[in-house]
Amino acid sequence: MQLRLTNSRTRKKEPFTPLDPQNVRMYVCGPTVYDRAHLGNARPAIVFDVLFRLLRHVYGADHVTYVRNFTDVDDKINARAAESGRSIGDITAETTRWYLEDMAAVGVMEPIHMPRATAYIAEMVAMIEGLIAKGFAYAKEGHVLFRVRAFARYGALSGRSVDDMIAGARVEVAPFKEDPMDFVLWKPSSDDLPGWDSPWGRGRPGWHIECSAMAKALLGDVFDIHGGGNDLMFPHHENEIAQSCCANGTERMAQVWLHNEMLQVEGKKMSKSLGNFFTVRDLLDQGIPGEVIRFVMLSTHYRKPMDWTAEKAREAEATLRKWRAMVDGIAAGAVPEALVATLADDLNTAGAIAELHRLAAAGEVPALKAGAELLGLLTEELGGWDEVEADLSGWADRLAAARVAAMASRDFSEVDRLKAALLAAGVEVRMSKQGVDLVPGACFDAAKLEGV
RNA sequence: GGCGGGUUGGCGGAGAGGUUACGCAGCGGAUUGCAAAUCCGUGUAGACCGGUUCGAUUCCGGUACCCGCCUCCA
Repeated sequence: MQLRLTNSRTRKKEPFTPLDPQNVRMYVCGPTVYDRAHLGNARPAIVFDVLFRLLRHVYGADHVTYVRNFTDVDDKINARAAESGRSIGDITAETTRWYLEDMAAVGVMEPIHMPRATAYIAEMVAMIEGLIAKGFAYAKEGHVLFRVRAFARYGALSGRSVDDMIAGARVEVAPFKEDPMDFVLWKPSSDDLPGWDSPWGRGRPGWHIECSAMAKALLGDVFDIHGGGNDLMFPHHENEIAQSCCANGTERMAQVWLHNEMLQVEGKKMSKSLGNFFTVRDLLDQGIPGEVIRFVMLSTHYRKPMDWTAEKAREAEATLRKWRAMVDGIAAGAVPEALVATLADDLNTAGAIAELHRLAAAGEVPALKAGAELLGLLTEELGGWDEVEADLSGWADRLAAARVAAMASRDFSEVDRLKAALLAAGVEVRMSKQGVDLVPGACFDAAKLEGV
């Protein structure tokens, strides 16, 4: 199966050929652990999880190395610690655990490696020393800065030129910078901030160097795929490329750069000021199953803005409920080739879901289950939410008896009364010649049946 | 100002230079005491203006509008 991916580096959809098919290597920028993951954080996690699953399917489960980091040194974390009085270690440990729990709840598999930045300080220092030695960086006043003018290709990924950006004039000008565009590799820490000893004094790394150091340590100087949200393209990924290529003396850092588009909520950017900001955990606590969140995320192609709406969640839940009932107790068959082919075409998850609809309509249940599982849907881990614990046999008998009586008397008022009460309590009422079938729905509320 | 993405039927949302996307909703029918569920049928949409072509919603150019990034952000 030939994968095709839209490479941000070339801005084209092109065939994907791994450097080493025995070890396909992917790095995705993970979260800065200072707070609960919001819904937008879940998008790349889910998108690249599907890619991870697809790569495993195509190249073999043991032939894919997926790295997603945790950034546990950052000024946002420091600020959170200062304002809450808690230790940095507490905050990052707790937030890391939350992230893993929340991502698991939406069906995201754990990557092979999940490095924490603070475990790679020595590698970062070594990389920075190398950059200085080669003339790509300079130390000044306890800072080390990357000399952007020394790297001719700077800006190539995001399509910017250094001169244009300076003309935009929104860059931080600092006295220790040779050039306004130079960015920080290392900065000094005061005693109250986390810091590590280095050739430039006690300090901490800049934002971008961690990814370069961890990617090199775990995946090598050049690897296959580097992913993340498209807001990271500049400056984060641009700076990663500059650091890695200059330090490693390579033409490229990654063969393919993939960027997912942003998430919106009811047509607007998710923001605290608009009051439409929420976390994955908020949705889960509202009773929206993680599988529904995942389905909605995958129903829009990753390169398009994804709009989260309550209506989509409702539709997704109905679809998943139907499919889960179909595949219940049935073993997955072979993964349908048509679905793999759709997914292989630049991760067309929306097209793959359409293929699932086709399989469901055709009654090809084992294929439906296998295909859904490749997308991380209809899995055992994400199941359970559709099963409502309720014994309604008493109600069914009562309704059936009333119905038999009504058939004779032609007075259906009691039947209609019972049916209305059951419907109001969230029960689906199915009456046929064979009898009465009651199916408790998602919002079943036994309390509403009391006294009927 | 610079860079990038988008505009498809009531809504969501794909693919493909010419033949039904698909889902939801709606409508018609079967079924039902009435419903629900299910099944069958039903929709000729692609911002605007040009160009290429026998033929474009699909390729090219332009216009308009929307969105994101350029500052921490996934």
